Amino acid sequence: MARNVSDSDSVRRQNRGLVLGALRTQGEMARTALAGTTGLSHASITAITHDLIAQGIIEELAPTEKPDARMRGRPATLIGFHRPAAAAALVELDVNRARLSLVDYGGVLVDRIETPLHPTSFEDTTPTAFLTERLTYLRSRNAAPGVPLRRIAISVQGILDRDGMSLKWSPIARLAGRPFGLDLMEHFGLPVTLHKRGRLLAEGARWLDPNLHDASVATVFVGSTVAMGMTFRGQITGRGDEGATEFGHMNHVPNGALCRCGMRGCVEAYAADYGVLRNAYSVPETTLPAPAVPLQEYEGLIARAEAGDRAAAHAFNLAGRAIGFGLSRMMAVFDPSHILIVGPGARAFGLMQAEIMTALSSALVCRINGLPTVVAHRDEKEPIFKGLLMKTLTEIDQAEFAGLV
Amino acid sequence: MARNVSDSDSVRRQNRGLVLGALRTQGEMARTALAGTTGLSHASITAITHDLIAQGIIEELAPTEKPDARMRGRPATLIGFHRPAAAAALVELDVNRARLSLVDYGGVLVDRIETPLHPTSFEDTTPTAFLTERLTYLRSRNAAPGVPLRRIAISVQGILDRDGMSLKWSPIARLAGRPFGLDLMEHFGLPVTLHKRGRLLAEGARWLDPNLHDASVATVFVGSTVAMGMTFRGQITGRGDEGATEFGHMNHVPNGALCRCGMRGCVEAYAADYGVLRNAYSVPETTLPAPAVPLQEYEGLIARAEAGDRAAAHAFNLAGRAIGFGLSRMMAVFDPSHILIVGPGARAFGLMQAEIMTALSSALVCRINGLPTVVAHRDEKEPIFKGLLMKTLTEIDQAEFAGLV
DNA sequence: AGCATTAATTTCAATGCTCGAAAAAAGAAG
DNA sequence: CTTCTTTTTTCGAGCATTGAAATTAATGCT
Repeated sequence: MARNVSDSDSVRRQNRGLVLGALRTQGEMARTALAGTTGLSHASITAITHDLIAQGIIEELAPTEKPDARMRGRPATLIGFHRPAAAAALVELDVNRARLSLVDYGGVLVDRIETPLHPTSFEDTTPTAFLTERLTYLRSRNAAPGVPLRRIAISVQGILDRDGMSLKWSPIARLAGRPFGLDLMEHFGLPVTLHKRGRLLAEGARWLDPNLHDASVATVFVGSTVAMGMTFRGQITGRGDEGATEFGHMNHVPNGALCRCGMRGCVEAYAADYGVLRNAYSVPETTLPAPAVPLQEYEGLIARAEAGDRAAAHAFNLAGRAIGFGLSRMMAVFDPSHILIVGPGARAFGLMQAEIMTALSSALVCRINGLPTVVAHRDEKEPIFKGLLMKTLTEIDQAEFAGLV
Repeated sequence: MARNVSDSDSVRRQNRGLVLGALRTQGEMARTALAGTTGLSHASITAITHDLIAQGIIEELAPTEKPDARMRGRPATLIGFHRPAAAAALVELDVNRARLSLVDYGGVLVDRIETPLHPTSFEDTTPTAFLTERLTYLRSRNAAPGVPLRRIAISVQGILDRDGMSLKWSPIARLAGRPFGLDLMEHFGLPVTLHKRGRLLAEGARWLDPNLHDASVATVFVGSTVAMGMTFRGQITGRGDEGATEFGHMNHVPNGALCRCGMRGCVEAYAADYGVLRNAYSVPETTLPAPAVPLQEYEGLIARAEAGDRAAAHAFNLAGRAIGFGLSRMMAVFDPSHILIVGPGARAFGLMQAEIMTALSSALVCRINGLPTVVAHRDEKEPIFKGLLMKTLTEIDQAEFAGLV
């Protein structure tokens, strides 16, 4: 039975969380500023920061010696995160790459390992063994006594099962159905969380673009897959897997092109790199998709289309149409004010834009409320990392530190 | 700046809200039971109920004289809402009917007026005048001194504008763009809220079927329009207009059948009564939809289809296909565990079911997570009324009474 | 009747958190 | 060395919750 009873304990948690959240969002600041942003009284800020400092969660920063622009009055002492308070391991699993990063509580990257992945990578070894080995290495290489690893967060692609600890399906070969989440949890004795990439894109977009921080945004990744994450008025909360979707596998044309997922007519089958490639070379739609398309090949196609190659341009038109109708259909259920296109496909935005906008304007919601702002954003890696980072640190803030005795 | 500071005041509000919420959801109960369901201590329940009783919000109910099944020990005194504490006016605006109900704080229907609506109804009079007149009459006819009308809640169809106080578009003739929400607010000096019908369907479905209370449900209304509301794990919270959608106007076929909204290819253009009728009589898809279809005609069509009429059955197949693909596409963004079909179209569920399920199984999410439970539910009026009622009373509970001094 | 038993409420003192006001601290300016 | 300004801390008051103990109200048994 969920008990939402409020008592002085929950008051403390809430307000400690407010303080940590303000520091997380806006960076280090003085106690007075904290009082201002959180709305708590100075007296409470004193009490809360005192406790948090005593617990080694935050610290007073050494005064930056900037004698210029000196203000009158007692100088403020900035408060910031105590970086050794925690460490987190962030894992990005991709179709062709695994990247493991170790970060401290201040969000600073400590160390990183990158390994290419192949369709056969998880045939010879289990995902559990693969990750355990690298995580152990990463930890030993940066052994710092008293800096506890608090969380392992993993970015994945695919469909999570109900408890969010394993994948029911994934475009990453041989990853679905392997219980590596639980295994790692048991092996390291730490909370392990899997996050859908689309969800992290949405989270990351918020942190990277201040304009979007409180807007309703759909972030669409276009590349080797098509994925989407949503935020609603700055909140990721909401549907399904917290803002993640299976947008790439929304049906575009009944019984249409064969998708990597095995279904037919998905948006992805037209708009992901392999789909565009297939159409550009007039390969039959029902041909089994290539397992992986080299980035150069995809970019070469973009260049050709931009140079006027008919077949290539047509393929991107079809991709734009698929994305556009997908978005138009999504708008019937969720209408964001901004749509962000990221990933390798963002470079082809110019080639798809017209079709996307045409399809969007076929949505009643767009006709009434106006079209959303659609923009492309080049680099998709950092949104995912940033999203994973902020999500994980915020979780540590709120779950572990806001509620501590 | 949103200040989420927690203090003893917010604690009180939260816990008072918990008590009122328990009574609202589970009906009258004894203090001990209240302590059990809310998780608050007996001491707190005593304090909270004492205050609420002193403020005339709840009351001790006279012991029901049921001498049988007597328990030992001190008998419990049930606590329930003090019905004269508030009244609310609930307005259901429909394409062909307006219904105004007056209810008390206990949720008991006090009085009701029903007026047929025609496409020309709001040509001769303004929506504001129409509603003001009837609301004034309703209030005077039930004048009870000391029972303050606290809220006017209006169920509408269409797209609300940003502030939720007027419609930007509506299938109800001449209702869009009329600022009746603000007018009523000013005239009566009360909070006035507009609610999308789809949203209320979702809310109502929760209250009417206990199984669905905490599930993720998409409630689809099929009749003169096609509308949908969603709940996510029992919460209406989320996207857009709090769970309301423009599902009926999701594109089904690019450049397809003409919809009443003026766009082409909407789900509604195939699945609403006029769409089915058009297809059954092989009227061209681009023919302007009939303004209103008499219920008998629609039901006659269902009967004919069930009796084996080819054209009629085919029209319902097309309707099922449109709904099915719409749902399948929605599932890429939001995958409920239950789908509820309500409204006049629920009677034709048998005729559409096969197509709906086929289309649904083309969604990757369904292949992975399994198909959602799809059921039809006959009567749609009561879910809407129930939804409007519970939503409005809960608002009064939380906004007006939980926070009172 | 009178007394034990049972179950629902209330009373009471303790705890913990926030808040406003006043005081203290730490430099800058004169 | 004193005054001024801004940041932080201190202190007592106020409030809502809680567990434990006390009270209340009815039944059952002798």
